[in-house]
Amino acid sequence: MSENKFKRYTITSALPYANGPLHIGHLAGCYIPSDIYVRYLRSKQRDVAYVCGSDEHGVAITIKAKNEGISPQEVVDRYHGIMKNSFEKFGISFDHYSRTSSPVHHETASQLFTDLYQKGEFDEKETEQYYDAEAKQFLADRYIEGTCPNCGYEEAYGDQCEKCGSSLSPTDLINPRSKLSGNTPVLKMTKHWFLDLGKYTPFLKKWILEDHAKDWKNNVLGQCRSWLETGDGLQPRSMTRDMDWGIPVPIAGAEGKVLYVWFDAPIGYISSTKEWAKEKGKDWELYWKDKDTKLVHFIGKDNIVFHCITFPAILKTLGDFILPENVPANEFLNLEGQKISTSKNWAVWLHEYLEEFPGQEDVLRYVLTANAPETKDNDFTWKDFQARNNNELVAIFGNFVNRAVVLTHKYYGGKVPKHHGLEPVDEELIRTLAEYPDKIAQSVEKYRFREALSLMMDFARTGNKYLAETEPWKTIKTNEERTATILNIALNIVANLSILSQPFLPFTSEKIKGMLGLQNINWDKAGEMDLIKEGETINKAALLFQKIEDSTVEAQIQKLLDSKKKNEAAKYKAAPMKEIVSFDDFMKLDLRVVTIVEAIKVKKSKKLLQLKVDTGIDIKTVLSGVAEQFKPEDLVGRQVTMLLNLAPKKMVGIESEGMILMAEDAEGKLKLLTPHEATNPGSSIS
RNA sequence: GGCGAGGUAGCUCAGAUGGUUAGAGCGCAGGAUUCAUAACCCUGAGGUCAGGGGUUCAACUCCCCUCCUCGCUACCA
Repeated sequence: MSENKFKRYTITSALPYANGPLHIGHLAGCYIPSDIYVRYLRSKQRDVAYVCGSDEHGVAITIKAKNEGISPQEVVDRYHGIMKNSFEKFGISFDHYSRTSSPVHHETASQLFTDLYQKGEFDEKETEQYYDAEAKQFLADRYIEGTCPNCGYEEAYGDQCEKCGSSLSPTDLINPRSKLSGNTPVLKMTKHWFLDLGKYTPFLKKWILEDHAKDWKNNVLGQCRSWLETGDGLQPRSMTRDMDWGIPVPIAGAEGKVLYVWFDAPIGYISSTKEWAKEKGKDWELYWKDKDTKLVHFIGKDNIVFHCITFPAILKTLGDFILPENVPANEFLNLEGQKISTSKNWAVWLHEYLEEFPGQEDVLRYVLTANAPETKDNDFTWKDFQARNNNELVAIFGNFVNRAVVLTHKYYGGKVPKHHGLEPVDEELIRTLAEYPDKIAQSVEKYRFREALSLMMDFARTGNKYLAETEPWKTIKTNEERTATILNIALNIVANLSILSQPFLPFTSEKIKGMLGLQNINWDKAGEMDLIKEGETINKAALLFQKIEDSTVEAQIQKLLDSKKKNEAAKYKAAPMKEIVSFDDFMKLDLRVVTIVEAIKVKKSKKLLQLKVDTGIDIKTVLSGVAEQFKPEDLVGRQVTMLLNLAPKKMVGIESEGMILMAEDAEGKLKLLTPHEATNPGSSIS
């Protein structure tokens, strides 16, 4: 098989960001898939380095620290601890789990940056950025707040407005304020180091779109294609930031600057490998620089660009590094029909699950694998969780193991009975089962884990079918030898299940091995029918899975709804009052009631309607972002309020000569402000 | 609007390079069975493969158009 091509494997999963705990979306996205892959490789006795770590730099962490009045280090210590602990308890079997604040990582990232610098790969550029004179520092996008130019939300960030979702540049904000001092920041020149990604386009095109056109996933290729083939191509990207939390830029004259978090994070894979290698007395370079090493990055779809374009470009430039053989990115997992959201607390948190469902780690692993978003976004529901547990794990897998073991105790006092020769049904069964290990292996090697898992379940199903067909509980009355053979075979199917389930259900696999007294059996033995031999004693049957009651899942759903309600209540808080304005300032605004006389959809926009309004003075053209909530015909003839003397602004090639005023509720729904009875167009409001 | 990914049985999803009656699991209906956590096993009903054109002897599979969902991106004065 192709896997034998490689002498060793370096397997990474995306570094989780240390600003919150882990939820099921993270698990389904990359941690469970990578763990399955790695456990399979280990079972095949391959040489694997499975590395990960917490991503602890970046602005979001410094902001969280500031909000909570603690240091960034305290923030990352807290979440690094929670995440590391949950991973361990959940059985994600990293060889090494590091963190990007570790000394080895700082050293490695600085070194690689210096290497690129000395090769002349960076372009130094000066650009204008906001600077807080009082705090004496440049402001990252997230450190600037202001009024969103799109929706008027007053607490939009410099990179994005959370209210309307539009992405912004800090200079777009109206009335920008520094989050550090509250002062108005000033624009000031600053120097940064840019990597000219455009230079790598030909190489990336060939490597991804040609060499890997067949073996990479559709969604990954599609994303790459859209970056490589459309628009103006890849733009130079700054690899440094003005900040004091992160890895200092190791160049003279770069004081007060750190490496861009997306430059340093993927290097975390390398530093994590280094730490592991040192502990184990291995050579880390073999895992990153030897052509016989297979490198695979497991990620979620939000990370595709960095893992397929930026990081490979960096590795390629460094020269002696290998590139990933594959980047199997999953899509997103929704929860009960809605997007998972950390800030809205719409999530199933791993650390809470581990406490509320003790000993049921494999159930969540099973459900998240069976319903993994491998090709498209999928939905996790508690009802599905319950159904898969009760109908599949309990009824098929657990039940089969239980039947075989209980019967052996009942008829043979817990000793494996003697094999007396095969009948045609047995031969047929063994032939069928013998094909499974290879089929499952092939699916795993193609990163088709849900398919692999379903094959594993078919194997258990076949066991149930075998018992139903041979009916040992009947033959025991007439033919003891036949019964002995059947149970010997059934127990060997169970033993096989312990091997085949090991990548997917590691805790369960261990339990089965404990029950049968098996040790050191790996993938190469799968398919053999003498894994457990006559005369060996097996332990009493212990239930592998337990039914989950309606009340349990109902409680979980209620918990979600409660947190959603709480969140909505919190969101309902009215915005704080703005600064006092003088009467004169107020009088400068020319507010009027106007009548909408025409409304048409703007061709090139989803959100804009082009309105013609009668102002009593003339007919003006106004663009308004209401197309998603109002149809043109709903608006014609209506009277609304308008700011008449707002400076005109061009959008999508059309000039807007004012602004229609709207009220907006917590959900972002817009309401027209209409006089309670009709009035003359142009009536002034004061 | 641009780009990307999707739209296949009630539900969750499979269906390289186009080729006989479109598959699986769950759910549902019926049957059989009692070793097993009332579980297992068998049988069955259910789809004009989002819609409309086109290419072809032949299309879920290729091309064009339309509609819907999700993601990135632009625009909601």
